[in-house]
Amino acid sequence: MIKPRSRRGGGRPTISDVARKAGVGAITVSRALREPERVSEELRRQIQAAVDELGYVPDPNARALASARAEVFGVLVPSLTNNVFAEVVRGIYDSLSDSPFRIQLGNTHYSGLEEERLLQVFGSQRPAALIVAGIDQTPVSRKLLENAGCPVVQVMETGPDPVDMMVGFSHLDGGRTATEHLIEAGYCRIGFIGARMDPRSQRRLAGYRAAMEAAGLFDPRLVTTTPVPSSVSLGREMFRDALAKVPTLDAVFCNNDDIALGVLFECHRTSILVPKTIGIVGFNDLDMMQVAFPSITSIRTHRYEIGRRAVAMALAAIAGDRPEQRIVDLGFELKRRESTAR
Amino acid sequence: MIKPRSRRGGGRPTISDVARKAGVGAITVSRALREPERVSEELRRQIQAAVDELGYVPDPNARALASARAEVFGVLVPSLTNNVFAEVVRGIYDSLSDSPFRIQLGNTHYSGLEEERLLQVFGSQRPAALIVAGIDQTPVSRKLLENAGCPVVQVMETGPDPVDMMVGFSHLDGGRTATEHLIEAGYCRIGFIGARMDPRSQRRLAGYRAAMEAAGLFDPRLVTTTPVPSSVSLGREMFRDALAKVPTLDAVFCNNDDIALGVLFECHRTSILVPKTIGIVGFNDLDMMQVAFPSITSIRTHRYEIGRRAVAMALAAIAGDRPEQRIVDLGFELKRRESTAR
DNA sequence: TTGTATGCGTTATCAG
DNA sequence: CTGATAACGCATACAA
Repeated sequence: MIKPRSRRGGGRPTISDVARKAGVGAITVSRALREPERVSEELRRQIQAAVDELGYVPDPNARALASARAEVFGVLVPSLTNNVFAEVVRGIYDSLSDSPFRIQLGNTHYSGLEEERLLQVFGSQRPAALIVAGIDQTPVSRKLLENAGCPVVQVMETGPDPVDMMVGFSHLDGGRTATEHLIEAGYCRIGFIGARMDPRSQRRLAGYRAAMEAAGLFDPRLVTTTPVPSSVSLGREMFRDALAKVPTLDAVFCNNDDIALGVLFECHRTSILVPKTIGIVGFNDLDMMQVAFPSITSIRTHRYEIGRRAVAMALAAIAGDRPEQRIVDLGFELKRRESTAR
Repeated sequence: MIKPRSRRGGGRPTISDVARKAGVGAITVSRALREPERVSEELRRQIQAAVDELGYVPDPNARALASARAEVFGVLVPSLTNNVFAEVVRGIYDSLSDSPFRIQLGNTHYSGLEEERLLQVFGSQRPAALIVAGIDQTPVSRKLLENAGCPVVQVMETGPDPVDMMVGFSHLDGGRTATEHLIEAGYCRIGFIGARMDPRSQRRLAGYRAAMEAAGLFDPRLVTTTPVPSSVSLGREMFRDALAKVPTLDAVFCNNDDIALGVLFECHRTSILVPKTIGIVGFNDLDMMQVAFPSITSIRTHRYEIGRRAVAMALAAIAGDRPEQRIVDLGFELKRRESTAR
């Protein structure tokens, strides 16, 4: 007795079905789909017709297994809800939507250990490229990245020692620029309010400190930080703490815009005048910063563009021509607004 | 000349290497990893030792090919940056982080056609489950979902005709509840401001309209909508438009919290008193709503929980026991705040 | 330009 | 409880 076709999988058409229908070899179908220019006009048409008729869709798993390379970009970010990373991820998705590459997204929850675990998992898929947030990988993670055997792009920051490629900006410079702006505006008891305090926030704080020390204004009591995740409500609370600690506070440089918004609302609630009594600077420049009343000065960063650029660099590397510039600094921009205009 | 081991892929250890080292058959290794209880204590230990020593990690592609099932959850959302979907996605990731399942995330950009395309791509991977946002799939998408051969969960909304399972809430009821609250608070020229106007916003509008008509207050001039994506700045602009159209406006029910925040800021800027002159209600209840000054009334929705629940239902279905309740309504909650307390 | 033989790493099947 | 064998669907290497 002949089992008509002992497919283990569902009855989806395979490349052989297409080949049979088109009257060619399987490998020709494979080629027609991946490198059309290497197949004659004639056959290409026949094959395309067979593909359409059968509704054939290549099996990415079989493809990955046979070629020892998955058409997958591994992407690791510390948070999915933080608008900053959401924008980076969006840039990555948009840049890859018309390519055959899929995306494998991982959430490290700001944990180095979790990053190691995910890198291990991702590595087992032989990804085409890896994009990771930050430059503070653990030694284990770094080794995993170096041995990944694919292009690696570290995003959101720049630094001296890339695993492979890098695109971002200097958070230290950002912090310094924001602080110098406040100093130039005439504020002197300038506080720093920072939540979560991941490595990037630490460097913004370092920039703040550098600027303050250069102006002879630094005072450790001006600094208020917490490892607690950032939020608007936390911004409000921290501002209250900061003010209780240093009643003479006349400005705050906030870790990010959520914190800054919390500060602004608390000022409204307690009738503190902005920018007269308190100046406020945020970080990232979310859309709402320019709408707020008063509008809030912030450091505009180019998150979406970072995502796009990272993909472009990885794609170039995959195609064989590694970008001559392995470290791309997209910079930032100080947006002066009402909250510091006194 | 003997090619020492003509691996085409990198030299990663395979299941055969482990089997050889442990002195057992390959299939036994496979079983020891997937169903430990079906392998003797003795062998299990030997195998584990070999796995650890070699640093063996199973190849998900080979596994998927052989078993005709990938350990992948396909997830389709209309936006990556909209906090609402970001939270749903976060819930999904958190629920799956300790499982062997990976996640394939797709961004439909609110486009039915894009959804069809992604469903086509995702389907080719034989996912373990599919989670899609909304209930307004095109006929093509719906058929793709029905033929996916895996559990399907539609999230964010409830409706009468699930493809398979559903978890969400009624946006129509949400819109009605918000509007009724404004009516009860004594407002009568209540506007609706809605951006993007995806199907869920349409239903919120329908709820608004139902409440207004029931109270004999409906007037089409009170409704201001646009297909433009939502943002705080857009909220400000739309509020200006609405006010120009109906100067007697005394409250607004906003599509979402971003719009509401834009309205609030515009009120500040033009010295319109909230809630005295204008009442404001948002939708989703982002953290900042309770911090805003005045705090803003909103409809709290359970996005993160929706993500978790969707995974739980899918996992149950995969395990063989489909939940008796195929439609789960997680409801919503009206948060009364200062912006409507007059 | 096209085809043949073979292998990718794993699991299903069935026998022991 | 364990193992040999045959797929799974596709791509590489090499011929023709």
